[in-house]
Amino acid sequence: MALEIYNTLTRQKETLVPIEPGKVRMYVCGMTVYDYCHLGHARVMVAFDVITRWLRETGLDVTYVRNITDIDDKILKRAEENGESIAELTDRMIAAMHEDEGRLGVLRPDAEPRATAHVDDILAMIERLIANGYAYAADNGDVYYRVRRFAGYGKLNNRNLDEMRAGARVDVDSHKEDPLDFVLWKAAKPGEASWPSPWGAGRPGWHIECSAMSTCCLGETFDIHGGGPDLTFPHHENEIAQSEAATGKPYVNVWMHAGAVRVNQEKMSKSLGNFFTIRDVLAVHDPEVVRYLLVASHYRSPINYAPDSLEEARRSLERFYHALDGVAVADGNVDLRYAQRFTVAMNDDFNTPEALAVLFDLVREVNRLRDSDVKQAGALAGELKRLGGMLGLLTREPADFLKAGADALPLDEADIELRIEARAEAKRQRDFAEADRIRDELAALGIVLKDSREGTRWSFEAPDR
RNA sequence: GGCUGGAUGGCAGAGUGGUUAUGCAGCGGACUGCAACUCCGUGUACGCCGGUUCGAUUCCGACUCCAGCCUCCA
Repeated sequence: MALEIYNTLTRQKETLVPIEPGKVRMYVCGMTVYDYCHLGHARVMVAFDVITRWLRETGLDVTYVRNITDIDDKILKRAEENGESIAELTDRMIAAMHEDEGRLGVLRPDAEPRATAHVDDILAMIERLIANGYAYAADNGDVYYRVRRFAGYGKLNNRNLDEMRAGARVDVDSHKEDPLDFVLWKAAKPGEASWPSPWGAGRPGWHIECSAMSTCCLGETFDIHGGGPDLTFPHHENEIAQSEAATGKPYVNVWMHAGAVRVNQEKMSKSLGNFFTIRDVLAVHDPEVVRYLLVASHYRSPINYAPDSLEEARRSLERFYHALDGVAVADGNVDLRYAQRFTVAMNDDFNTPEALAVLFDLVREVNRLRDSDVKQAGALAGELKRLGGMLGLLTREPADFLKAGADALPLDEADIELRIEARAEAKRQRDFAEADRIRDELAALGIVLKDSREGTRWSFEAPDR
């Protein structure tokens, strides 16, 4: 069964054919570390985490590289504002990023190259571009890419130079030969962080770092390049121009782009100021709920973020964990069609909503059999956990999810159990008024009781969310 | 203006040329002392107008609207 991926370059789904059989080399544009990650970043991290997990699940040996941009204008500005060094700022934000993605269940990439550690590679590539006639040093110390020289420019975004030229913003004091040319090396102003170069002290342009780092980590041609929805132009277009002009080889086979996260139907972005950081959201919501929300839509579809959508995600996840709660996972024969449907869904451009539908069918079957056929229910529960795990979901103990947040209550688990026992006793005495009083008392705290043949279980739901 | 996507039931969200997506919410029933959980059942859903077809939500074309990119942004 072939794995098909939507390729932004060709605008259609294509069967993945690795360059080297059995291996996939993938590069994803990561963060510029001047601030905390927001939900848009979370989307990209989770999407490519799911993608990596699935590629590995199908037996491919994946090398996943995601860069860190740790030098650029915004970083200089922010460090200055904060009165801290660039390294202090970027180290702090990188640590925060790792913490955030870890909480979302995102596995770390195999490599996270930092731009400042690859300045030599960047300089080498710029020199190669100059030698090939695709770049030139301007008299102000900047080095620019000569866009008109690259015949394939615009192929990722279906644009042609003349139309762009008409709309190009006019650069008043430009040292460029052509307004569309972009900077490869930026001359440093006095006092700015800089590296020596043949053209004077400066720092790398944004686009060149990705070309240089992807090439040095994965080779001149690799399988998959991914990123956020707003990177197709100009960033990825420029990467193609740089890399292909430098190496003379095709740069990337498959381009993948995640969908935007919106707020009130507008893209969540730094410039609009309408973003929610991951840590803000995780302060109020369970991290698995956030991950679920992201996985419940196809990775290319835009999602509209609203508090209600997290509440709904929580309820859906509750259904999963309720099914798992109290069922002992057991070995046994499970209808293979669940895993087959799951595989078909994931092989179709990582269709996670369809894959989740399979999991919900499994939930229903577990619930149906949990009293009548414990063994089979356990086997199905095992399959549910196994498939859910491939999406980075359902890896916890059900109680851990269902009771999450209860530790902030004024009474501890033993107290709760005592109350539950008191209610059971009242029920045995047929004192239903007392039994209901206890139940209502607990409910007021957010503790919801669930009676079953095996006894009473409870879960925690924050009362006014 | 150019280039990409998209428009599905109350909401979220897949998919398909003719037959149940799935989840949440709602409604009816079962279970329960009553509930919760769970199970069973339940919805004239496919933007608009044409075309192709025996038949289109699904294919083709026009239109309307939405979002993204064209400037740093994931």
